[in-house]
Amino acid sequence: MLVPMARITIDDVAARAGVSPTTVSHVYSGHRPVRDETRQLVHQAAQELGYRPNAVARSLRVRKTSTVMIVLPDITNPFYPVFARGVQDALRKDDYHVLLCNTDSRESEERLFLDEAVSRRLDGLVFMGYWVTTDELLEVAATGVSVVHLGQPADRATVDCVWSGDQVAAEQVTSYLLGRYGQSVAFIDGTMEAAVSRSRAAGYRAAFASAGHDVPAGFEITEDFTTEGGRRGMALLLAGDGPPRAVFCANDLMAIGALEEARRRGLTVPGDVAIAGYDDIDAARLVTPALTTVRNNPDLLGAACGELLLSRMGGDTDGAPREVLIQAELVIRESA
Amino acid sequence: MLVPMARITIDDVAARAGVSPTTVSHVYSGHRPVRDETRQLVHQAAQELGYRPNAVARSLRVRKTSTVMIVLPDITNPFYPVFARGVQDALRKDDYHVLLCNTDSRESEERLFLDEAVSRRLDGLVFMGYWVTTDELLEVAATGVSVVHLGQPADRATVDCVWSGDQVAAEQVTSYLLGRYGQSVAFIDGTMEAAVSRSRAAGYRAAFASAGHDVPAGFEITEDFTTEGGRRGMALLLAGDGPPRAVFCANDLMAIGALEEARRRGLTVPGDVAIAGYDDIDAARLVTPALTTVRNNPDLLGAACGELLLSRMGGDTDGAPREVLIQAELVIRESA
DNA sequence: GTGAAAGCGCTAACAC
DNA sequence: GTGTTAGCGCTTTCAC
Repeated sequence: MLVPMARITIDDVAARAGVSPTTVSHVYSGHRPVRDETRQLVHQAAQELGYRPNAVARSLRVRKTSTVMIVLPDITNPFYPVFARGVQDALRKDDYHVLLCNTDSRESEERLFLDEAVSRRLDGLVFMGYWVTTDELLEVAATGVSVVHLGQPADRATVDCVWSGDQVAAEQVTSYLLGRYGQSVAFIDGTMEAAVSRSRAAGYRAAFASAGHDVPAGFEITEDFTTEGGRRGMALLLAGDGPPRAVFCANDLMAIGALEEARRRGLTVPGDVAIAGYDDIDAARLVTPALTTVRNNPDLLGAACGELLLSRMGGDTDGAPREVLIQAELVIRESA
Repeated sequence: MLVPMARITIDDVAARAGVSPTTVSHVYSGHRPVRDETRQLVHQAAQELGYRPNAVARSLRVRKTSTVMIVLPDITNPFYPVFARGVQDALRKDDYHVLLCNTDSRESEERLFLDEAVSRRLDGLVFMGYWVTTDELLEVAATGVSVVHLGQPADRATVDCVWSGDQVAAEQVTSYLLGRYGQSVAFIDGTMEAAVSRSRAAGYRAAFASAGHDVPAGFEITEDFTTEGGRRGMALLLAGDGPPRAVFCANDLMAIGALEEARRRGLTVPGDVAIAGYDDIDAARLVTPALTTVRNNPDLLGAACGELLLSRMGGDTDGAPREVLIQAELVIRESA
């Protein structure tokens, strides 16, 4: 490594170029005309000194960081990277920088990042989490950061949100399974703290209700939103004395885990057990049999969040909260 | 939305609590003892005013952002999220925040993020890219940010790096394929700008050399590091009049694409064509047939980067550049 | 077209 | 145990 570098400030550049700091500033910002000759001088001085403008100082002064944070529960779930990229692409047109933050679905981390966002005075926040309430999001919005929530609208208006109609989609899947495999349809849900879990569960139950059946006892299970969770859930279901004919999993990762577990036990899918997932991540097409699932359009969801954020950060700070619905829909493949 | 909030500063809190700003500062930092009673007063005042410390101002003052950036080429490649999490976990013990940045493998984005890192005065940077040279990394290190490079060591010492011995591993795979399927082994490489590509190609050739064979004409192909790239590469190889008996792909995504393409054409794997990948992402186990590949230990690589960074940021700023090798190794499954 | 000077919100000597 | 004060590096009135 080199010696800790000399700290070159705008004053150093100004001195070397024989102009005032003001002028150097304007050379960089373009906020007012500078004579060409002067501009050259400044650039040369900056070059020679190896000047790098300090964005921290700038942010402090202008009260703007040009940065937005995306908070996500699990970056190793392929759904989220695609979503994040959607946000990022939408934001690229203006000159925002985006920070990706991974909570690992932990409550403490969710709050930590929210805190971060406000203390760092970020311009925007796209949030998806399991623990934080919309009221808390509203609080961070109140500090001045624009926030968009990936999740269903709260009962009363709070922050902008984009969602994908989980309950409707879950009901659609369940009805499909019910129609095809009879009443023996189980559901492996994710963390019950997650609003999405509750919605998907509600959809599952609604399908039974509208088919005029009761949900069989022991057919609703709660596990992690991971491959491992799906595996465990499937093991549990299979251990019962009336194992299900079909299983709906709250996301694809779980469905893939369930699939592996079923195969491990020598069951054929969908011959012995049918399996359906949720999200339509890339891997859903790749596993064998290809997964019947719900297309959750992470790219569109991300883009929508990005757009919403842009308009808020662009100054439309006091319109009523907006809701964008990008309805998820059933994709039938081989596993069910 | 609410009205743009009143900006509460440390002075406001101090005034309300009837103490000096210094004291408020120390209540938060714990850098010097504060009487219990005073502390209560301050906390209460802060609470009542809704005070949120401004991290930007703090960073400017203390010349430290407690933030590190991880720059990655493609966050939708499952290898990287796992890597990122490895870094993050290593960093969590100290109180660093991490920013994930996705270049989409674009040269301009790589440079943009490096610039960002220095202008934002980040404390650390973990970089993996295809275009930026180690010299450029050295330059950013010179500005004071600690940098760790995920990639092979340069010929002369520059910045800390961790790598996984791509050439050796690639040679191992190729030798395995050569031994099992004869000389008809092709290679679909990724972007040639990437150092990893060159190393894996070198390994491929080395295996032929040490087996005493020449690489068959037209058997070395360059494509994107994506599923789509693999698909195209496979199509190209299969279109030739002497299609390969086995194909080694520069990463798993490509291998999965190649697999799909082969199957689409009614070929069996490994019966008609054997396929091997590189990285051992989760999906490698999930596809059918399960992928023979190279375990690239993203978690360990990430952890190693995190550790290196921590020690540099902790003040060990002038030891010689270090290299950590976490050797990747062949994993034989069903596809080859 | 250019400069002087004030201040963004915080911390850390240096005082007491 | 607490306060005064001088900046951190930049932008931006206001003046010329």
